[in-house]
Amino acid sequence: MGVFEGSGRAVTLNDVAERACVSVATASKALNGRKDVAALTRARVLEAANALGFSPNLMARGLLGGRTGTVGLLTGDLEGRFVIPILAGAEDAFAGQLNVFLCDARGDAIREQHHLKALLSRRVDGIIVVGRQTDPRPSLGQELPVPVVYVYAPSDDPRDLSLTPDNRAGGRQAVEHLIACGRVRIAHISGDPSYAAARDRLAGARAALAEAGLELVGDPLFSTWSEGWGRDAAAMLFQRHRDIDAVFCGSDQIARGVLDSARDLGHRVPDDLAVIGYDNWEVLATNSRPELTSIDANLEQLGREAARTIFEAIDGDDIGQGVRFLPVRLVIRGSTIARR
Amino acid sequence: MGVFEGSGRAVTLNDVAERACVSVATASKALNGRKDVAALTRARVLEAANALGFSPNLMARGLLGGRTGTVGLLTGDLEGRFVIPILAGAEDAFAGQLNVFLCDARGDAIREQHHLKALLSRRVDGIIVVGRQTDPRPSLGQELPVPVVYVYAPSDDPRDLSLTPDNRAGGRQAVEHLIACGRVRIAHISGDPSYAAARDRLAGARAALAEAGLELVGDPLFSTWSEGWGRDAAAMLFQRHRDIDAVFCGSDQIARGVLDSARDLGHRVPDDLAVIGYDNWEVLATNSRPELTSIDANLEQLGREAARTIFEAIDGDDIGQGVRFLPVRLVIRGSTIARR
DNA sequence: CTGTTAGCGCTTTCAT
DNA sequence: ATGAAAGCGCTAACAG
Repeated sequence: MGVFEGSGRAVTLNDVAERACVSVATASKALNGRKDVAALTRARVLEAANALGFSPNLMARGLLGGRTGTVGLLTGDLEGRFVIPILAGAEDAFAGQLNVFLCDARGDAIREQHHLKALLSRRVDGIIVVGRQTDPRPSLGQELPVPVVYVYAPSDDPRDLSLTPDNRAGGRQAVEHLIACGRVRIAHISGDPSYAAARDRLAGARAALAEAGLELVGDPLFSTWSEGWGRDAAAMLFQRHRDIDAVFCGSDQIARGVLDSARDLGHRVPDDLAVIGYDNWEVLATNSRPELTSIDANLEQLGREAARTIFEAIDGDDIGQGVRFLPVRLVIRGSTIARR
Repeated sequence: MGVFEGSGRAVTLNDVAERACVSVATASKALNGRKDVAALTRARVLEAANALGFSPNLMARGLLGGRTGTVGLLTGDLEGRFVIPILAGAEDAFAGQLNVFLCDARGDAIREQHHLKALLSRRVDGIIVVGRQTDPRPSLGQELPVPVVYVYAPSDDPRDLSLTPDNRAGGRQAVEHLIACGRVRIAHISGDPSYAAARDRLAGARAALAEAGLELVGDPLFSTWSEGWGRDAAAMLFQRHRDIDAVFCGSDQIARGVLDSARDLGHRVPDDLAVIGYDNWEVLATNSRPELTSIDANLEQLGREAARTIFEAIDGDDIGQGVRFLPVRLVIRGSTIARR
């Protein structure tokens, strides 16, 4: 009755065949829905398999066909909040077709090599590499026997295929939205300038400003991606430039800090000051006063796309190379447009 | 030169053996560091394997030994911030010994069965089930051919082994800390009371209060685990009970809301009011003003422990049954004790 | 010390 | 429509 046969030896196709009084070959055909097997025989086999709780040994199957139905997901840091949605999106897109081997290299190259070796030994059909920053990362090389897709952090080798969010477009969209809201004195507070993300978002913002015949108010302020920095930077900004009417922040954390300082110093948001964040980290963005307008990088979508691409690559399709920048999305909340 | 042989057929032990002019058996022994093989032969084999970029097909090996060197990690929601540290801890503890199959059932029982079947088909050596709440969850059943450990969310079947953080102890530690800080008028604001976590933390808090001859000020306030609720609840509380000197919050988000309201309404923290959160969610706890004292559930540790347990179970050791409550940890910051 | 042989569980010709 | 046999890549037993 039990779905599984105690804790003894696993049930094999042989067991099923015996019970159904057929050969393993026939049993195999019956279970795999092949044409040339009598309806009655098939029923008997199915019944037997069911009764025994048979589940085919995919290792054996993999040994034959070459395909293992398995992909490796190699990440730098599992803790990171960018990696997780990507991973979830990918896992979701595989939807039982493919199973995911998860490997966290903890940002260590040695460990990464180790994991890579393990994945290849397990004969994964493909590999997805997820980095935590949008800065280019070292390629795994061209000599791998399976297709590889880089996500979030692009590979530094243009022969690889990389999928990464379009930070430049994000910066542009943020500023275009502020301008559309009638803002003209816009400042920028961002995080660590050694991050490509910080530089790209700024570049996009500047492009949008230039097109509107505007310029950033003051120099962009860079430091850490933290709330505390957002508070401090905003305080400085309010002192130096009394007339700013909007701040584009490089992260939602920074934006939260800016909102805090604005409240402390008597600037009304969004009336006196519009604030826009980046990342659309819901916990931060939907719990602030007012709620935070932000740019969403569509990370789940990115993960799904990576999965789709790996599927194609496994099927032998040419997936191309170079860096593909995926669209981001503006999420409007109360920090830029007053609720009615 | 390349570590891997183009993109053609994968390199097999046979290839290595041929190149080294030995039999596959000898090659196998040489590569696996067995005793009875001449030093010179071994060197030749190793050299050949290296040159060819050989990596053993673990599917084939698994077919033999029964062990696949693989565990399944079945989770309810990957997005959840409790699951991730656990997962990271487990992944870390396996340290290349075991590889992890990640499956996200999205809280859907059907999908969970599907994934379970897939894991079994892949002949995982064990399964770790991670839930997102500390409420008991349905058991996978006793009929599984591999050991199972439940983490965070315990199984509802006492014959299973479950590892979960000790929320009662957490509630107790929080209140004991407040009392040690000289607080005697302590209120409680928590989240959704349908969560066991909310009830257990409260129970622990009440136990600690009772031992000190104290009682909670007013009824505990329950609603959502959000910052907004923390703000609202705190405002109510300050109005109803002007003399409270501490609030124990059921989550860091709630605590952030309480800090916000306290600031708005002129209560100085920690001087007039001590605030303690729960979860030690660093992004929230270390960026508030003042920084937030909190209870840390040691989730990474929990994941590591789960991995250790699965290791033992795979080795055939009896790992026992029932629910093991793992210790939590008080992290003291400025919201309960003023910085000097 | 090395090679030969068998077999893990499954799919796939190829006969029957 | 069914079954016998070969073989995927590897390891373990046993001979030599």
